Amino acid sequence: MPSSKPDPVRHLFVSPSAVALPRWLEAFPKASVVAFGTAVRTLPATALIWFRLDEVRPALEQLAELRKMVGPARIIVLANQPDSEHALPLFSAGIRGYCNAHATAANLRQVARVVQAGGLWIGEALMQRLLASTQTAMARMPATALPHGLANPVIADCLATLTSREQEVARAVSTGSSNKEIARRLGITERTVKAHVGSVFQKLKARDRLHLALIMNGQRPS
Amino acid sequence: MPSSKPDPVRHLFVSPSAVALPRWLEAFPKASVVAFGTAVRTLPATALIWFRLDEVRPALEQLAELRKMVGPARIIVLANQPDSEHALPLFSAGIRGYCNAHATAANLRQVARVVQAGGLWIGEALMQRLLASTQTAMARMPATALPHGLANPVIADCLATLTSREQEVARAVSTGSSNKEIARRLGITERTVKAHVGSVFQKLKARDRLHLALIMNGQRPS
DNA sequence: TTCGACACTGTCCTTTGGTCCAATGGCTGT
DNA sequence: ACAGCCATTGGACCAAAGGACAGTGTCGAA
Repeated sequence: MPSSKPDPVRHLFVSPSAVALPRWLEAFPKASVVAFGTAVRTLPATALIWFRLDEVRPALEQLAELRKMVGPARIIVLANQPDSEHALPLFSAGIRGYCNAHATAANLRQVARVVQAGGLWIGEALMQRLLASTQTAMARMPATALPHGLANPVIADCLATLTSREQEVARAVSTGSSNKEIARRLGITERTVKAHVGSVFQKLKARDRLHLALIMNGQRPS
Repeated sequence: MPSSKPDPVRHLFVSPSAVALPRWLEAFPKASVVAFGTAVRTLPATALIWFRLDEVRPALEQLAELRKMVGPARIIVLANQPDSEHALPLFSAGIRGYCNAHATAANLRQVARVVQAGGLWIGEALMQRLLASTQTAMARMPATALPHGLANPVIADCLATLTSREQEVARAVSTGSSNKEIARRLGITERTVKAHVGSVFQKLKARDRLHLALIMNGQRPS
């Protein structure tokens, strides 16, 4: 668990025109601004990318391009006219936030806080829509109760149920390390690694280390 | 920013049994705990309600009841066995967070930070799944069926050097199948599967099947 | 103090994975 | 006809993985 350390979050504005809206700069005076397509040196995964879409090109295409440039950094999309239908596929494509390009500086800072803390910012419009659908969902709820017994196989919330040591080895396994390598790195016996690995398998219902890797990476083992 | 401001956020635990899990209390020592169904005076919209579901009742039904009690306060659902399919309708019903009931205190505090800032906490599993869905979908489909615009160049390059049979087994390996399973599915000997797998390893410079899976899923083996 | 969770180690064993050594038949282009 | 690639299979061999026993020591909660 990362303790609350000083916050060196890097902000990067990417827009087709290389100009930032005044409110961006007001919110993050020390941020950099680059034009879309400009080469960027690799960014830490903790960086925040504020991406203003080019309205005329397919959003997913732009996103794929951007992703190649910025690596694992978190992307927040700024849309001129937020649209729920538009936003959903973007989240599927991995963005962490979606908000109005004309948001106030205070709003933008709030979005940054949320995404930085590991959350998703789904935008005012989409949020409203989710909240609004409450009534309709509730209206037809009593009759059509959730399918309880025949629910799909559970994807456990991985890390939370593991001890810290187990998390360590689980991560190592999921990135392709062998038991022997893990043992050497952690300064313990290969036998102990096997013990942890076995325990992780049980808790996450993984059949072998490859399945574990798939689970840890958010995929469904076949 | 360690933010020395006091925390005026009200936390309220609601569970069927009126007992809080130890880690809740560890995370929020000053919080209140009540049994589901207990009358609660109206709460400010900024309050956080941690709601542990009763596993035997329809979730949406419980949620509707809870909503009547707590008013506009933000609700976070704690699930014993988080399940993406299960979670989505809950978000449609207005909850602001969904996470594992066995999460650590640090995790719970992070969730609180995000929701408090106005964000959604969708849980590790669901988040992973969203982030991975695009990439995974592409990695799993046959090379011939890749959509024109969005093909992952890395994967495409890799697959190009493989024969069609090799691609078949490579995909199967990458989704967690064992040699035996692949053999059965393809109607060939396990020995033959090994031959193909070995050939794939050479071509893609993979050390073992787990590395192959990482490569095929667009990740960097450590 | 007892109990349980955790980290750690051991031995024995089976299964799986992976790499050598081959070989055979089909198919294609020269 | 011949060379070359592909799919297929066999046997042997060894390393890695994983399960099934068992055991030690620490630490904190009850």
